[in-house]
Amino acid sequence: MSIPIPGEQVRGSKTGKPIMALLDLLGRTWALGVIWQLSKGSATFRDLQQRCEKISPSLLNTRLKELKALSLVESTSLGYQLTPTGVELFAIITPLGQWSEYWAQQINKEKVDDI
Amino acid sequence: MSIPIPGEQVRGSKTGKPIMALLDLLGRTWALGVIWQLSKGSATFRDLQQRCEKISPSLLNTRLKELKALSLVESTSLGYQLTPTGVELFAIITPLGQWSEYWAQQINKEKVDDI
DNA sequence: TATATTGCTACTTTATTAGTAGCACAAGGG
DNA sequence: CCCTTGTGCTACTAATAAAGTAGCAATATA
Repeated sequence: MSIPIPGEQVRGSKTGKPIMALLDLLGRTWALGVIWQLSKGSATFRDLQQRCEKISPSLLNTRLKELKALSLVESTSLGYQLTPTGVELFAIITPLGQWSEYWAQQINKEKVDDI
Repeated sequence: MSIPIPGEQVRGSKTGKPIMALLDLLGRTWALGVIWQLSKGSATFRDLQQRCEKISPSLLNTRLKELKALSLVESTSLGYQLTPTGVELFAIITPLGQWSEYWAQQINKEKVDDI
């Protein structure tokens, strides 16, 4: 699967709009998960393997390459970490954490209402 | 692939934390794309097929089922549309649109810097 | 020098998505 | 009533992506 470069055609859109590239990128298995894990601090390849239970090394490597190519992740002597751009992106998706708790309650509530 | 119910084990996490279910859900092909398209207004099944270029009907149907099961999308006489919960989720991911433009510039700028 | 650890590649198996055809149903029009 | 059109959707195969596992080269450590 080719890297979704903003400004070019991506899976699901030929308009070249950056949002489509971003949705394509984040929509790939583990992409959001890797960013989420790295937001907790830098990690070595093997750290990440463990934090992301059951990710295969080949896939982890593929996702890291994509994230590096798009300036969201970089590898340093401390291991992999989010770039300033990556941190910004994470800041935008952070509210998802809190919202998901609310969402879980909603779904649970509906089940009870159905009874 | 089973529907990632918040509170239960999902792909990539056995903690049952809602955020992991949400990341699993949104990380599936076209999930974010369908939400994005529906945010522009309700649409029939075939409308969605056209808006999401190249999505196959079987996959669209699968994603819609998941999104319905998790109270993010509902089908009405007008077609499919976001539920209030779905609208809330979209509100959270909306900033991604603007940020992606900035991100595209960053990447482009780096290319120029390299020369 | 022996042992561990790390980053990663190679390969096979399994799961997911793409792509295409077409069915069942409903709403008009003639 | 029959024919056409449009809709939501299922079924099926081909193509692609991810999981799972083994292990190598390089570096650090004992």
